[in-house]
Amino acid sequence: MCKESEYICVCRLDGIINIISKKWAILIINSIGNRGRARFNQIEEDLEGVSPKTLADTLKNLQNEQLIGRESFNEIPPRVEYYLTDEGKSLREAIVPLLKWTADRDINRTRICAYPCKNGPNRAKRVSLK
Amino acid sequence: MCKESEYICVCRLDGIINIISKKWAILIINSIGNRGRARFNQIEEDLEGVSPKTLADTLKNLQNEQLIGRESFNEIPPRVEYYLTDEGKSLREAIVPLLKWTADRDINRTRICAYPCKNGPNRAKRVSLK
DNA sequence: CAGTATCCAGCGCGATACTG
DNA sequence: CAGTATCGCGCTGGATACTG
Repeated sequence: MCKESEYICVCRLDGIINIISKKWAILIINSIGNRGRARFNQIEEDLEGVSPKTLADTLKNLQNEQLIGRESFNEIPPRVEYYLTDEGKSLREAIVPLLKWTADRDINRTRICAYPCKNGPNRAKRVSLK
Repeated sequence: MCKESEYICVCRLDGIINIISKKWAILIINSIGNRGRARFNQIEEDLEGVSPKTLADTLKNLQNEQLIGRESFNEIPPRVEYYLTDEGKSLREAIVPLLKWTADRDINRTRICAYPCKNGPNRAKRVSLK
């Protein structure tokens, strides 16, 4: 048994865990956190492999949870920026250790990319439709 | 854009995120971490609502990932204990902020239970079969 | 550019029952 | 006690195509 001060009880699941556990959620939080403000396409590029549907869905969920905000500009072509709310920022800070842990673990398995990654993540391109 | 030192790149998902994001995984890690050594039934009680199948599955995954270990004693009735490996312990430390964040968030929404929870989590009972 | 609209497969996960 | 066996539903999220 560990020290009492480290005993953490999370009795209810129905809160954030259901959001966090969605495949891309914490990576989106991280992407926006990294950038300060991020556009749809930028997040899409950071998260190599998300489909626009999934990204849109998850962004909506995160908005509903007040973790991110959305600002759209009346321009052509349209521009939309996402940013972390204060709550989102606190969440990001809370997941930093987890992200670092994950990155470190990958390093130990001789994966390619680590943190800090000065060049940013690998770029994925959305296949243009003909 | 945040400070470079805080820029965290996690380019690959196929590592731990897929495990973490399984609904009960981090709660199991936490339960075992809280207890030091935990038996199947104890974890089942901590995690109000898991089915034995899901628990067994997830425990197996976590073993495969070397995050937890398993020791079984040749007794009747059988006794099995789970514990965190060193890697599991480091993971647990990495998720503590996240768990606290979750708990704090629940408090702000006037949920019942918080941390530290000296009485431990609520007990769920496995319905005995006749 | 920043999405929607569909369609659909897979599997996560719960319910229930049984066992060494 | 600590699981396994089976069944099945629902939701996640990928593929693809289209749009204001």
